[in-house]
This record gives sequence, C-alpha cells and structure tokens, in this order.
Amino acid sequence: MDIDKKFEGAKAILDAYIESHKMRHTPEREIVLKVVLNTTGHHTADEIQALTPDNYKINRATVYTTLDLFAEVGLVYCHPMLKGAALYENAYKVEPHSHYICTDCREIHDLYDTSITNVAMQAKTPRFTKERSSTYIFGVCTKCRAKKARWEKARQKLAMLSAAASELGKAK
Amino acid sequence: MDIDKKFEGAKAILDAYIESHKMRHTPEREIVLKVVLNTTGHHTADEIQALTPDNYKINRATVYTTLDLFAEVGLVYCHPMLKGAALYENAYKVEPHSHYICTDCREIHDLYDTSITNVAMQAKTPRFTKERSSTYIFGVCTKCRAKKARWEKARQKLAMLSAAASELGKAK
DNA sequence: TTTGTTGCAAAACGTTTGCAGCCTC
DNA sequence: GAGGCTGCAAACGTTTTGCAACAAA
Repeated sequence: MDIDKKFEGAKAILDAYIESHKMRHTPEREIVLKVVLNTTGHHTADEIQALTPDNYKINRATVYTTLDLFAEVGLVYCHPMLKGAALYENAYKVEPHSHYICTDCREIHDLYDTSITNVAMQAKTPRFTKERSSTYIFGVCTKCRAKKARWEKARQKLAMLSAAASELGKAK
Repeated sequence: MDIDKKFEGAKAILDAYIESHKMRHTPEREIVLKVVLNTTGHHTADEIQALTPDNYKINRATVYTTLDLFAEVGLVYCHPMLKGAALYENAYKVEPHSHYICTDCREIHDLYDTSITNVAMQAKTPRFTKERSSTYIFGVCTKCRAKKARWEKARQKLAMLSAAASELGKAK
C-alpha cells in the first residue's frame, strides 16, 4: 500500500479521536505515527524512538505517551507481556492476529488464524462488554528444541564419563 | 479439597521436578507453595510474600525465583501481561482458563471456556511445538461502563452551560 | 490567552544480580 | 565438604512523574 495514503488514512483516525477528545494536533504525534506505520514486527518504545528522523528527536517520555494514545485509538497493538520492555506493533490495515512465542529464544511469530479471535470474542462474559482479545501461544521453536536436545546429550555423556571416573577411583 | 491433601499432591509434583533436576528441597519452597495453594485469584510476588507466616519471612528475591520455578513446573500460572507487576495464580487442581479484563478498573475475571484453549492449541504453528496458551479478552465491565456514561452526561451538561454563559456574555 | 503537550531529569517501580554465608545432600 | 540456595543490598532497565517552557487553538 502507498505509504502516503496509509499515513493519511491512519492520521484521519487519529485526528478524529484527537478532536473528539479536545486534544491537540502536534508534530510529535505525526512523526511517531509515520515511524510506526513504516515498521513491521514488534518493537520497544526505545526502538521506535531510535527510528525517528535525526532532525526530529522526540523524548522518550513523549514516545511512551504517544504510543499509549495510539494503542487507545487502535492504531497499534501493545504487548506488555514478555519480561522487559513492552512491544508495540502497527495495527493500521493489519488484521487482528495471535502470536506464538518461543519460551527459549523469546522470538515472536504472528499467527493469522481468525478462528482463535472469533472463538474468544464469542465467549460469554457476564456483565462485561468485550472489545478485543489477545492470545499468546507459548512453546519451543524447532531451532531451540534441537539446541536443547544437543545439550541433553552432552549432559548424559558427561554423567557417564564422571561415573566411569568414579569407578576408576574406587578401583585404585 | 482438603488443604493437607492438596499440599501433599502439589509437593509430590514439585519434589519430582526438584529431584530430576538435581535441585534441593528447602523450607522456603514449601512455605511459598503452601501460601500459593491457599490463595484464589491473581497476586503479585509482593502479595504472596506478605502472606507468608511472620515467623518465616522469605526474601523477595527468593519469592521471585520460587514462583518462577513453580511456573516452570506448572504449579502456578504467571501473567506478566498487564502493566505493573506480574500476577501469579495457583494452577494446581485448576483447569487452564482464559481471562477477561476491564481496561478501566483493571479487574481480572476467570473465563472457563475450554473451546478457547482448544482452538488455540489446534492452530497451525510451523516449526514450533506448542505447550500452553493464554487468552486475554479486554473490554469494559458494566460498572465502569455506567460510570463512563454518567461522566459523559455530566460533560455534556457542562458544555451546554458554558455555551449558554458565552451567549449571555455576548448579549451584554 | 488558555491550557494541552513536550522535554528533561529524577523518581518510581518491578525484577535481577553478585556475593557472603547457610544448609541440603 | 561440595555446591545449590537464601538473604541482603545494590544494580538494572523500563516506565512514570513533576515542573518549566512551549505552542496549538
């Protein structure tokens, strides 16, 4: 999609929210919005700050408040779930989706399976109006599984060696 | 369920893990386990520390490592996903479940709907072995919705009053 | 002119770490 | 007695806050 068109579309959503909430249009919000729209994947507030053009360095605190605003508006998804920093992800023109995360290398993958979101949004939640849902699937990727297996093998070999050494010691 | 029996059952799981990993049995791990089993709902590490008997005050760092161990073993569920502190929840003899969370008052409710977990665990995740999944549904509870509505009404009334005042000013 | 917003630095917060000493095995 | 574990305090990294200055409306 044309990036200018994308920006215009997202900006329209942001502006509508800003105006209806008697907030103000600021260049900082536009710059952060542009940066976010240009990213794919999951990024910390620091990473997004680092991506702003050098001539428009925006304060870290401002980046945080701006991203929170975007999350409120629905222009970004926010994932505060892994230890460490929260991850933000462009949501404009991006379908809601789930994520699967390797508990070993912490890599995050998108999972576009509408049935997950559908089932969650159809669930019965008494005295509660659902707005959105997030599903995280935890497990191990094949790369890390292989690494673990190699490690286990080495551990067993070591145990055998040390048992043999102990036997030798006794024999002496 | 009888609390002693519950403790014995959970302890058996913990002990098996401890022994198979050449770790050590410690009174601290037993005390934290007892505390966790006695709780319902979602608690921070600090809250769990505060619940340990006065004569066995356990260091905060130990509480953290112990809870992480329990999470690894599957004796607690850990939710590091809301801003602020991670929340821990007893998992022994508790079915996996989802949660719905009011974005206004931040209250967390359990949602026992097996179809959600089932669908998530059936999803196709290439080069990845699923182990568990967490679904969070965000929205607004009726209490907060009512509060918001009252607030909006008040805001509108104020706007009308101030418009009327402005008219009076002009007329003068 | 009003007041929402930014930048800055400092504080707050949750969590982890390094290390000495303890206790389990 | 070897080495995993705890307590302690200090360090760490992320996020929030208080305030003065700025700038949008």
